[in-house]
Amino acid sequence: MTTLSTDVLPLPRAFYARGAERVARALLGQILVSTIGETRVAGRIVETEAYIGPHDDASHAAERIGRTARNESMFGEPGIAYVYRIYGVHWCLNVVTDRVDYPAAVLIRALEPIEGQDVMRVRRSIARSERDLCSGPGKLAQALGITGALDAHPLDAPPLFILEGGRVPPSRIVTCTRVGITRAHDLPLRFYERGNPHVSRW
DNA sequence: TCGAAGATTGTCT
DNA sequence: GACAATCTTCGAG
Repeated sequence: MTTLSTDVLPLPRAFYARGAERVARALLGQILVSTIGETRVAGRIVETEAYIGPHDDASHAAERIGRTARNESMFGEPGIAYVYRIYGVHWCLNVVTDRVDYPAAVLIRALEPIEGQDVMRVRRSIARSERDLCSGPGKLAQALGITGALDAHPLDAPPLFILEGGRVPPSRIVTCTRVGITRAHDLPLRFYERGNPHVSRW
């Protein structure tokens, strides 16, 4: 099993202070760590989606919707979390990007588990295989213990943070259309690591 | 105050 | 492949 060295630092705030599409690509290969509930669990980011601003009609902060209580953290500092509930059932984790007062974010869609798989398995009692632990936005939130309480949390501090894990080279990044949306579904804003079995869908 | 829709997942056929 | 679960959000009345 892979272990993490303890001298790796969180990604700096500046990492997130650029367009969501660039951050979505750069996040592939980085390490998402949760110490929620005292136990440390971690996974390598292998799939993301970008929601690039008010002109992105699929975004929760699209121009036709505007700034609301729900999407407030999307307008906050780059590098904080935007956590929302979907279908009344699951939590989804986004990373806020770009600049203050400009709603752009990256949805973390899948992880490759690298630490704390036993804890993930307890939280995801339904999972039958390691692949089932984090291969979807709702699944990884459950595996890491992420809830709405983490909305607006800065992602360079416990209990939820992202570490430098090495980038995925551009030749290994697949670009395609986003999953599960009804508006602006033709934009190529989903990114995943080629051939990685932990991606949510092909 | 009501109703419809939603960046998903798991179960059943 | 179809559909239910489940609840917050937002627009309409």
